[in-house]
Amino acid sequence: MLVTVDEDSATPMYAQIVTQIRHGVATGAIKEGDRLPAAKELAEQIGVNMHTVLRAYGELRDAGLLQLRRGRGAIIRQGSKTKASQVHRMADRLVTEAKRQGVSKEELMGLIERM
Amino acid sequence: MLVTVDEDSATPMYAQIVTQIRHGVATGAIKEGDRLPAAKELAEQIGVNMHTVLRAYGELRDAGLLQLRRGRGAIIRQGSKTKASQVHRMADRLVTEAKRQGVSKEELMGLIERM
DNA sequence: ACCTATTTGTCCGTATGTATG
DNA sequence: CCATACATACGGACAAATAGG
Repeated sequence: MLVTVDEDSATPMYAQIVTQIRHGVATGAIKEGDRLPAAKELAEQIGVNMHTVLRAYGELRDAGLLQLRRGRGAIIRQGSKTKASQVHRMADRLVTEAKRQGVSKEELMGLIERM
Repeated sequence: MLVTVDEDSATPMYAQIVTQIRHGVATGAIKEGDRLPAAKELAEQIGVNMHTVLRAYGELRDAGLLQLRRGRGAIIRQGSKTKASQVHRMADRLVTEAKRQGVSKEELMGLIERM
C-alpha cells in the first residue's frame, strides 16, 4: 500500500493520509487484520512528521477502522472493509444525486462541512 | 466558568477540559451562543499549553458542541445544551443500570472503552 | 482598499510516559 | 530488563480567516 502526500494541497496532510488508507481498505489493497507500518516508519517514508501520521491513525481509530495499541501498532479492524465501502457507496450515491440535482461541488462541500 | 486541570490525573488534561466544558453546557453555566476564551488565554489561566486547549476545543467541535472560526474564537452552538444534556441523561441512566446489575465501574469503563 | 491584531489550523521537533512483546 | 510503538504535552513556527481601525 503506497501512501503519498502533497504538502502544497489545500487539504491537510493528515487528512490525505486518512483518505488514502480508507480507500485502500475499501478497495481491498489493505485487508482486515493487516498491520500498518509504525507511525515513525510511515512518516519517514512519506517525508512527514510522526505526529502527522499519528493524527491520521487516531482519526481512523475514532472512525472505528483501526485498532491502535501501544507497543503493538496499528491493525485494521474486522468489519472495516464493510464500513469503509459503505461510506464509499453512500458518498458515491450522494455525489451522483447532487450532480443530478444540479448542486455544485462547492455547494455540496459547504453543506457537508457545516454539519 | 471555571476550568481546572490536574496534571497528575490518569485522564489526559485535554479530556479534563472537554468534560468540564461539556458539563458547563449541560448545567447551563455556559449558554448557547457564549464565546469561550481564546485558546491561548484559557491555556494561560489553567497553566497548560495552548495546543492542549485547542485539542479540547477541536474535540468539542467534532462532537458538534462548538463552532470554531479563525480570528473569531470558540462559540457554543445552538442545540448544544440539548445535546450535552441528552448525553448526560443517557450516561446517568447507564450508570444507574450498571449499578443495579452489579456491573463494576471498571467493567463498565472497559466495556465503553472497547467500543 | 489597506494594514494590523487576533485566533484557530497545521506541522515540526523534542521530551516523557506507558502498554506490549 | 529491554526494545518497540502509541499517547500526551510542550514549545515554536508559519499559514489563513476574521475583525477592527
